Amino acid sequence: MLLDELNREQKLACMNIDGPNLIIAGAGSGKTRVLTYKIAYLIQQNINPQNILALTFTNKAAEEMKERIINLVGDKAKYILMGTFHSIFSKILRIEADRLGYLSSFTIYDSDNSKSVIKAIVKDFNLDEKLYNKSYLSNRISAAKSRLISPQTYQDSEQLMLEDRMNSRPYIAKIYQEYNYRLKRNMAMDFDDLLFNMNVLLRDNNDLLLKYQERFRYILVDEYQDTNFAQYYIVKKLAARHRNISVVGDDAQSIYAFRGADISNILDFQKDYSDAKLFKLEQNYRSTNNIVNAANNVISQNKGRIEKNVWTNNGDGRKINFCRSDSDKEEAKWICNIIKDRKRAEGVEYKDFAILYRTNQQSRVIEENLRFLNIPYRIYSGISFYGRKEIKDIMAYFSLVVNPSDDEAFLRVINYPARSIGDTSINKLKILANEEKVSLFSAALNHLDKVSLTPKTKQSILDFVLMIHAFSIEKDKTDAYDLGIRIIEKSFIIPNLKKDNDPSVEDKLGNIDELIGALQAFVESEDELILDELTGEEIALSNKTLDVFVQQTSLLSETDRGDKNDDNKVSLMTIHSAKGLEFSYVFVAGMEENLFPGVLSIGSQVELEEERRLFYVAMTRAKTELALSCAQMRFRNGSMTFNEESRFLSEIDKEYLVESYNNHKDKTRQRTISSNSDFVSINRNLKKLDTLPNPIGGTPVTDMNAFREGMEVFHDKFGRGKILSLEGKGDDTKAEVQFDGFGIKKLVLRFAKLKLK
DNA sequence: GGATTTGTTTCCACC
DNA sequence: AAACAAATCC
Repeated sequence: MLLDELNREQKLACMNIDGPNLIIAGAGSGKTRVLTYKIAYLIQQNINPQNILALTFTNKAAEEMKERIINLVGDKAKYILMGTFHSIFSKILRIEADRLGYLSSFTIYDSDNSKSVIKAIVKDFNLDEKLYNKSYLSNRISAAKSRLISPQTYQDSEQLMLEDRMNSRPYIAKIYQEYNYRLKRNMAMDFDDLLFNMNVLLRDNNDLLLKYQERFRYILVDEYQDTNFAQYYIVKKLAARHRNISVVGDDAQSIYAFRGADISNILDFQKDYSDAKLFKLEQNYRSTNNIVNAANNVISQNKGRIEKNVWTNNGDGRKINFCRSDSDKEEAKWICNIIKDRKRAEGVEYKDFAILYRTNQQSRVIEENLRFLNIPYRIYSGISFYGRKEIKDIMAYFSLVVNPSDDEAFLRVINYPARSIGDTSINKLKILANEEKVSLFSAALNHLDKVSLTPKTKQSILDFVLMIHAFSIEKDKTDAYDLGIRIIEKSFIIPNLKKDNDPSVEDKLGNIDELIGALQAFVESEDELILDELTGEEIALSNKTLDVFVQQTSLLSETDRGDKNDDNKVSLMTIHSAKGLEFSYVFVAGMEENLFPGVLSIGSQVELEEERRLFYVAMTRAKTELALSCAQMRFRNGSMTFNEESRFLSEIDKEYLVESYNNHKDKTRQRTISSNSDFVSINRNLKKLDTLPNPIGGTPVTDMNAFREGMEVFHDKFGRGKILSLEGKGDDTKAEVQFDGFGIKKLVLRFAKLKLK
């Protein structure tokens, strides 16, 4: 029988198909499995696959799940509508675009586009760009949208307006209004609009509400703890008629409050649906006992959780490996050494390892070491593929062809590659477009005679818009691949790249090739189908045109990117992107105060708890071995920082830990302290480390006023040196020191632990 | 209009 | 430190 492979609770959760279900799934408890089998079970119970809507966290997860389900119950499962909130609702918005006064070829703006629009507004309003910082405004507007607050509601809200006045930013509501106006004029929606407008669609069109309520009789939502109000409200509306809604999640893994996720959606589910059945999946199948228990230690520090007892019978496994290093470089070295060692000793592959960190910038040092040791790796963060300049340029050409009203795209490529159309000409175009109340493209195409520009410039502009226009006419008749490669060709981006002698040109051309590959894969991919129940005819939900490609790719996250041929590589990613994944060996780097937990969260209990949940997510990614590390000094944002080790470490019971100290000077000191030997306190601070024997006698000078110019000093790492100059006083004293083998270094004396000769 | 230099910002996570 | 924006020069 289908569900035989499941445990009792999992089986119950799957079989309970009618009415509201809340499935609380502890880390590693087979959440995806339950979701997969539940959908398969629905189909086996003769539920029409078309009546199933499954909302997942990533597109990749949706793809994999669908594949599994097809394997379990056969081909008809391909009719299930499955994907992320953003991708599913963008498809529906595309179909119903006219109800909102949009064309179905609308563009989806990413946060860079949004910020650029915001910046232009601030400039046009003559406001201070420092005060009206584009990132701040973008966050504020996004927060409003994800709580379904329209510009008007914002304006009417005493509280929001008061907040803004207190922040001396009284014009935010006006900016928000103008921002929405400009987006609409550009025929664009931002990420939040996809959810906001879906709500508008269902609110204002009763026929559509009914249509989609009937279509989606069974709704399943994964990672429900990370839904925001806009998402919650769509689901609530869609499920209101048939009430067959299953939500799966873990309150302990809610890590997206910063972008508007509201943990009370999951905590209050039973209040919303008083007849909801609750299932708790508590058996962890992923990790060892030590990992599960240590993670439980940590998460138990948080208040306001749904009580659950995550356990495993996987055996104790090895202890959690915690290592302190002197520097970020040493930390990276330690991690790489362990990878090499485990791979050799335990016959595992590179793809079994993941290195997780709090912030993207931490990847750099680690990368350097991996490259040095020839360890293949893949970064799942940083500048994503679609964030690269050359790709964005080409995508802007595509966007403009698909949607000529997109002023952002227009401005990006009007003079790239250079066509001798400079700021002056563009400003004249902007004024013209404003007067004629049309897009820049349309102004250039239809009203160019009304502006004073040299004939040469006019010709340049006209050549450009006519080229775009010619492609634009074809956009619905030609498939994305065919049209795409011709646009790339005509844009002359490739020859333009080739002409400069930058060594990165090869990479860029490779990226463009990959984009072309993506176009091809898109055209060849299977259609998403809807079955017409009356005629039995299959109708494609969307076709393979360029506008669909552009919309789809703007919603891809880095983890969605398809595996390349050989993917036997160590994974590097932020903890956020690691959500939902698992690896045999997991490293969490940068376990330091002010980094993890981050500086900005330390003051607030709520945010600190979110950081802790993030750490919980990180720990529970590991199957066999979890390794944590911290560094005493770390290079960040152009300067050296010194932080104590993360408070989260002290929350782990010592019986689950093995500690070591990674010292560059003396490899033999890298010692392992077993749990019953003389344990070094986890809270050991820098002072205590100082008491370890020094290679050269004497203890470091602690009185910073004792240093004088010209003094001979000794540094642990740089060796012998002479003080050239001093600045500042007390704890802030800095010195320039000329070292024998390392040149001149600027040191903060409080941390440099200099010894006098 | 384009290239080069100089100054400034960002320092948390992302669909 | 690096990415980005503005200012300056040609």
